[in-house]
Amino acid sequence: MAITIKEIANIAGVSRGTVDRALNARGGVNPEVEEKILQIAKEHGYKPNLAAKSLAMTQQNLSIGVIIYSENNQFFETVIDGINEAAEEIKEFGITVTICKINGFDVGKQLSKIDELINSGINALAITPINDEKIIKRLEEIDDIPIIALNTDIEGEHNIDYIGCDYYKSGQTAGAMMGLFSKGMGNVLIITGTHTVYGHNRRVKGFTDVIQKEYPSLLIKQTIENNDDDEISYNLLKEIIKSDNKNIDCFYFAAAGVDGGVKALMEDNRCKDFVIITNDTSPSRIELIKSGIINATICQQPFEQGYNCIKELFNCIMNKKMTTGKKSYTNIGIKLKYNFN
Amino acid sequence: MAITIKEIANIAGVSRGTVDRALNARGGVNPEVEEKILQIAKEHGYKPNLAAKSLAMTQQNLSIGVIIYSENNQFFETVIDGINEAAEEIKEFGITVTICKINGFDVGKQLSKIDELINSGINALAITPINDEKIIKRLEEIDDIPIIALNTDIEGEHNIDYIGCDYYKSGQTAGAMMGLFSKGMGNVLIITGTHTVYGHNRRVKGFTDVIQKEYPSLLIKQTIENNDDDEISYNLLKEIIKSDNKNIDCFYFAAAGVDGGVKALMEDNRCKDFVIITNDTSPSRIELIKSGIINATICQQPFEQGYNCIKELFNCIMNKKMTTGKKSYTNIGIKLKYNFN
DNA sequence: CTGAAAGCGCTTACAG
DNA sequence: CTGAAAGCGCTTACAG
Repeated sequence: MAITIKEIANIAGVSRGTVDRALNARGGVNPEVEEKILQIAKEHGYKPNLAAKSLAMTQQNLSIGVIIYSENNQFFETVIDGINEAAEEIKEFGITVTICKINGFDVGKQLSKIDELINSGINALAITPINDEKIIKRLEEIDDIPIIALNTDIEGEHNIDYIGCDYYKSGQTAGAMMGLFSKGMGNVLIITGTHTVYGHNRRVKGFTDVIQKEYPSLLIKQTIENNDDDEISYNLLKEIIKSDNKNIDCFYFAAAGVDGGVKALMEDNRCKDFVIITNDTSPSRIELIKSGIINATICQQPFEQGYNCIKELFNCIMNKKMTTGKKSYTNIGIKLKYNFN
Repeated sequence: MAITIKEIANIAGVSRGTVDRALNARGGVNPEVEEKILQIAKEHGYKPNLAAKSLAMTQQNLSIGVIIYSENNQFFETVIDGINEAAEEIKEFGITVTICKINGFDVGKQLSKIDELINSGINALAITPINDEKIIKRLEEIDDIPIIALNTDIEGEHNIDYIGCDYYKSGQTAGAMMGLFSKGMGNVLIITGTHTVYGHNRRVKGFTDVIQKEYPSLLIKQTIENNDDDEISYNLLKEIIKSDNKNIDCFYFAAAGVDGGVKALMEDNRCKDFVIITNDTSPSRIELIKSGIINATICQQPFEQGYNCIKELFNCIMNKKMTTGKKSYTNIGIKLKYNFN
């Protein structure tokens, strides 16, 4: 077994309280004594026992606040599943997780949610931030608790970690799959969500770069926005397919609104010859892939994003660490009809 | 906060010791009292506090034994990394993990390792079992500790869990990628490890099924065994390439020995036109994929296999649960040059 | 600046 | 069959 606080106290000839104060930099310890204690701890490779630590800390009523988009969107539901799983685990360590779902991209709403949580005394924050000046400024002001930007990042130099997808690589991967399924020949339509979301743009860029570099006979004809909305997506594609003078036969959905868009494509009798690449999964998506309508979907591990985010904040709290601006990217998965579990 | 043992004791009008005995079925409790305690616990949704539980259990000196292949093989090194990460985490809960690496497929050696660990008093076992009658029989006899077959399964009805790859689906996925990269045309050579390993055969079967069903112009010409050995692999492929009257241009490595085999292929001047699909990754593999020599590799999350296995056994120990024969399959990943982290 | 003591929730000899 | 008490390793008022 590793060395304990009690043993360090014995060696140093001080009380356990003093060792605790020195080890956790709580202040109010004679510098020489502190130095000595740290030295002993280092020599013996002291590592705090997490179980004991958290048991003692249960009295403190610690909590993590989460602000997350929720658009009755399967993707974010899965992120939330991950958050809940982690929350369940750390509940045993006396830490509560409060989830606030907000709709849409209203900066004012998100700002006041941030204030509300901070005022309620949370000890860490996870947020899907709007990439907006005011939000960034507000988050940068908070310097006493760790913060993680979840799934979507914000610009600038700061101490806010990021856990989520590398959208550029995700787009590149989609481009490669488009090239393979089309055998490098065809006319491509890109259906993105909105040009105001950074991640969507990065995907389109990655996709376009690979197509242009590796598949010169695959022509990108047009890019449209569906606002992540199934109905808009349906109507737009219905229209384009009908009046199509560009012979589009390859479709890349860079964001949401896939169900609606694919419905329009399925109503066309050329559908089985179309190449369709999407992002993320849902039960309906899986069916469309297994039946061969959608050729491949590029995934980003939403469950892990939620889970890892909470676990990381938990670590910060337990070790009194702040976040430092680290970026963690989840795996980019490729799902074909054969490799679902 | 959830209800505690102390509170249950108060409500039931008994001591905490008695509550503990009832809740953990340690025996020696008046049936009526036990019934009452269980009832109260259920009503109030009692859940034991893991931190407290394990802190108290540190005195018991619990341990998990691991028997794992080790062939100086990058794949199993990564499994072991996962095991070590989990071991580090559960060390805080006072549980030790002992790893025994064994080489090759010697049934006698594996049997005596099992006996050795059991006699040393382990509380759970993880093993990459040889799929052999004697081994299966020996493992089935052990009915007092949880057991997980790691990465490779054994046949039969038993209480031994499995955590690892679904090799058939892995092979199907490889077949689909071969079809895509070859544009459905070519002559295929399958390089497997050995026909005596169940997983290798399942991969070859999945691969073959997809090729035959979906890519009629892709012809499987031959299947060879390289015994997972780089040198054998090199020599075999060198030979086949040289005297090739079958115009082989597509290669599926169903197991190990990839570095050696690919080296032989790279020495041929048709190499850049070859389609090469492999399994798993390693630093050298990643280079070969990024440079375009290998077109894709099908992965199975070795780190997670090791990590999840130990965590599951930890759960069993903490909750005094046995394994029940459950199968857990890790994700089948597809890696192209674009989607590495 | 420091120590003695109580407490977090659970388990385990020990005594009866 | 049951209770009282000590202990796991750490933290935190409280007193000095």
